[in-house]
Amino acid sequence: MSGKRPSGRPANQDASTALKAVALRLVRELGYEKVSVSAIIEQAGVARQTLYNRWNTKADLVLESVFEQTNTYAAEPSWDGAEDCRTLLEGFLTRIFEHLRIDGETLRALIAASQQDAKFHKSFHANFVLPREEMITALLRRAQDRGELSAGRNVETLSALIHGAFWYRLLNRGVLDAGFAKEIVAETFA
Amino acid sequence: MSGKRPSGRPANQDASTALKAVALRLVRELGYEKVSVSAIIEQAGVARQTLYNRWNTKADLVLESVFEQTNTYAAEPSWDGAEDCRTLLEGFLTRIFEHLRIDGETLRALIAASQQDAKFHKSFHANFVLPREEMITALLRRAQDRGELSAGRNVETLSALIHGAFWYRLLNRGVLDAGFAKEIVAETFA
DNA sequence: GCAATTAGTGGACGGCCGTCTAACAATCAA
DNA sequence: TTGATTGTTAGACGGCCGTCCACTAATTGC
Repeated sequence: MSGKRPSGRPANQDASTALKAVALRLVRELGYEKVSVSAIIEQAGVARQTLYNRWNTKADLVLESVFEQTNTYAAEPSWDGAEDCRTLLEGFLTRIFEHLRIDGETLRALIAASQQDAKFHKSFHANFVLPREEMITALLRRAQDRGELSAGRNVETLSALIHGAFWYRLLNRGVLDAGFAKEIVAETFA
Repeated sequence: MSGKRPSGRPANQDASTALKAVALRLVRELGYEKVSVSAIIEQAGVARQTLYNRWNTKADLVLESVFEQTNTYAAEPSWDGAEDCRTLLEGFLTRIFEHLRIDGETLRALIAASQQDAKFHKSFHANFVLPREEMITALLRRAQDRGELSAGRNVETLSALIHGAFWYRLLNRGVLDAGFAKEIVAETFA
């Protein structure tokens, strides 16, 4: 794979980076809904088609711009530590909630967009939803292995409950803070 | 209150009912996204402004049309029975999931719309989200009173977990069936 | 009967989205 | 040098949304 440089004019990488930078800035400044594609391309100094050459829709562009750096926030909990799984889970959730104080509004908008565009839903699910879901199920499984969580519990269902609580609060503008993280953990391991 | 008939031409009730009927039919036939306001007013034989006289947006109209009858589905669990709360909760969730096989797609679209329109979010939350949330918290509190659920559990958090699981599956096109209802109950009362 | 008031009609409007077209630009291969 | 191929540009396009306007229609109070 790769190596093979396709003939034809090469894509202008600067255009992509400019578009992502402008999108990121505008979305954080004005909020996702208030940012139009026209504004983005205008400020990036690029033609409309250039944007659509790389992304299918505004949502795809914003997903890539804003959540390139998200992986930093939701990094795998440091696995090796001697910490118990309750602490790991609480830390994991707390870090996600912290990031949402910055990009929560954008994430809400992207979840909405993913309901209206089947293609985008797929990539959103693959790039954003599934990775987090797997981190939590893995963490819960580990808790079972270590005997911190009863082996009889259904890990998939627990994972849906935990993620769901977070989505539910996010989409209903509820409070997402360290306290809520603590409560989720408490109820999960109750 | 009322009695006082305001002067001026009275609103044509037939127009409202026609609009709701057409909206309901079209949304179930084609799906929310594919139904345009223009199509609705055309088939209802009504001017554009007439629709906007009564509803702020397509979402408001559809919410009213489709979920007038929802209350039937999500009726308060029959409180008096000798049944235990686990059974009540499972029945309640199962009935909701059954209804979603009909209107789940529409509900997804409305949740999305509520993220994009602050006004609509308010009425959606008041008319649809909160009532269900209160039914579940009431049910859980009752379970605590009866000793079926440990008094130490946090009912609000549990409620967020339960509703969340359902939203999460709905928004991610997961399976929502009687089995999932049973699993939720099992994990809640674990 | 005559205002005043409120509702309904048809159409125009501005703004947005994502697609498309036609011309020009940059690269590779022969 | 000449094609073939792909990217970029500017702008037009059709479709949608929710607002607005001028006009007509139905009702109340005087």
